[in-house]
Amino acid sequence: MLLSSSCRYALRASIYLAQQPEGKFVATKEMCASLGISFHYLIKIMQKLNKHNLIQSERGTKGGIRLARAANSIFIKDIIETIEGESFFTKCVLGFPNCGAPDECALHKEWVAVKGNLIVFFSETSLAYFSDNDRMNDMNQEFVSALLNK
Amino acid sequence: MLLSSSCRYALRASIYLAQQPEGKFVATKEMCASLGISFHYLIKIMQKLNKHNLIQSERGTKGGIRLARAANSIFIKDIIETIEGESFFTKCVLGFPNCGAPDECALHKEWVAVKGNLIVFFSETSLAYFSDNDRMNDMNQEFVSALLNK
DNA sequence: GTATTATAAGACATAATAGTCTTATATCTT
DNA sequence: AAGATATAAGACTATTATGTCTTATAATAC
Repeated sequence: MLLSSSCRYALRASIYLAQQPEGKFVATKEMCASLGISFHYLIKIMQKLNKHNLIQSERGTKGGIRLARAANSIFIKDIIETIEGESFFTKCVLGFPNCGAPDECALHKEWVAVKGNLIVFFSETSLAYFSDNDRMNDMNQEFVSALLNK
Repeated sequence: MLLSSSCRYALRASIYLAQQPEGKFVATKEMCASLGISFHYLIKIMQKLNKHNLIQSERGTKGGIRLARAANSIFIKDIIETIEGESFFTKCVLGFPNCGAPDECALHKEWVAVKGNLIVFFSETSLAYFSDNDRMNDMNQEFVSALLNK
């Protein structure tokens, strides 16, 4: 799969946060229940996003997590790089450690072109895109019931 | 990383085979030495390709492996699907099991467009593309020395 | 037939990822 | 101040991916 499950969880959670009232702290437990993701696992993932200043958290009864800034200034690419690592978008598709200069792998040129589309999509799509429609919510309904068949 | 290391090995080996004289059986050991990949590991991967009729193998002193048919009729996509699984190109980018119909995930529409480029590239690029240039060989030189720093 | 050389198959070991659980700490409520 | 509630941090377990090793089997050479 293109993205690790940690990364997919991070994306789903971030999109969920973008759909909440701006600035509101959401309890992670609530969010997990709604997304069907294990609480203890997701909270660890969110801590990574926290350290990279993509989300903020607060303890205590009124605590929770929220986006660190406006949804339109957080991009899918930010989330992915935080979880998958900086080199996610630059690695050689065949895994050669020194691919690029002076030598490049057999797929290099063609792969760079395709990867361009990937990068454009991920770096131009912000979380704000998801805060004004309900597609994610529909899908979550679907997902929770699908989980039972797993 | 986009492709698992098993899959990258499979691709590199297939490209290597495409660069050999057509129909000639190549000893896997030789190939592994040349590519810097563990023999026992790669042979297991090649067995998968064998079962999917992408390569042929023969035992004995004159044995080895070779492409099962002309390099221009074996596509990168064939290799990837064999190793990563059929659903590699159809899975939801956020991991929702039922994404598509009737509901789709928040990234679905946009992801399908990007994925289109990926699929076109992988399904139009055959192994024959690599049998008439020496870029792969250059890279292999580079790689073997790079392995030592690993 | 016997030795040699190659792949086939599967057991085994290691590392990375995914997921769970427990304890600590900060914040709010009363 | 004390209890409740939420995240923080890290130990622990499970699963999967990766890699190694041993034994079996087939084909060739002699």
